[in-house]
Amino acid sequence: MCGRYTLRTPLTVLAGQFEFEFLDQPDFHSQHDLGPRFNIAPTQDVAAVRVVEPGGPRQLALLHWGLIPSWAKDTKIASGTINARGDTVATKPAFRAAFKRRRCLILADGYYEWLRSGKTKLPYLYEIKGGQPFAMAGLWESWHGEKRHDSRSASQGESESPLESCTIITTEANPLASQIHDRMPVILHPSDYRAWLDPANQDVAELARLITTYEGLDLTVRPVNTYVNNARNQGDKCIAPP
DNA sequence: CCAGACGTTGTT
DNA sequence: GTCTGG
DNA sequence: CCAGACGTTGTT
DNA sequence: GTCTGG
Repeated sequence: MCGRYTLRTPLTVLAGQFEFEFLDQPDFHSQHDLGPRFNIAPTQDVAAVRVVEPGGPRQLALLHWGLIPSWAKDTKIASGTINARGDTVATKPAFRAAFKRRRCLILADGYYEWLRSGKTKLPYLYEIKGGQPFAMAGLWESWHGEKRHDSRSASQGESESPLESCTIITTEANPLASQIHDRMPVILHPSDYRAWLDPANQDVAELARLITTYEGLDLTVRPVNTYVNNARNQGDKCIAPP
């Protein structure tokens, strides 16, 4: 599956590779920490590319990792919706609405799996050979509920902005990935980005085909010697540099 | 009819 | 063991 | 996903 | 919101 990953590539490089709108405004950088991230974890805001309106531009968005369906009464469900199974995502109540019209690319350049042997757990980093960033197939949602976890009391009846969240779709691990775990994130082929992102694309059969592991995906894996500490206490600077 | 779930993975 | 926070 | 907490009362 | 279980 995919419960931790990296994004070390600068935003300007990502903008070129994934062809999304990005104006290098100082405001944007000061509002969001978009520096190198070695240990992206669920509940954090993650970088995604989406097309909101049919025919519209590809836009960068920062989405809460852990999808909260529009009908959720609170955000508790998010811990179980950091991933969505590719074989059932079109029909599961929590995901099917997003699957129809709100697909996105989750930007990454590596993801971790932990190899367990007895009591010890060791992190391994999967990357695409060459180290270039890749796009994981994702869905996003907008939630207008009120029982937020980060209750910053809005007091005056001010309408809070909706909480935008996302999930990463998983599929069966390919031979390399299955050395450590049974499932892996869906990594999209660049030629499939357009069809995946188009909100008007309702061809369920085609969408299902896009999220099967593509032939020729050239992954590498290596142990990471420095322990991957919890992001909350150690920040992102805890992975051995490449 | 209403009440309650709605999700994932891995491990024993 | 299980829940929460990141 | 992992890491870390997990409890109380009263006193400074 | 919508489906399932009782």
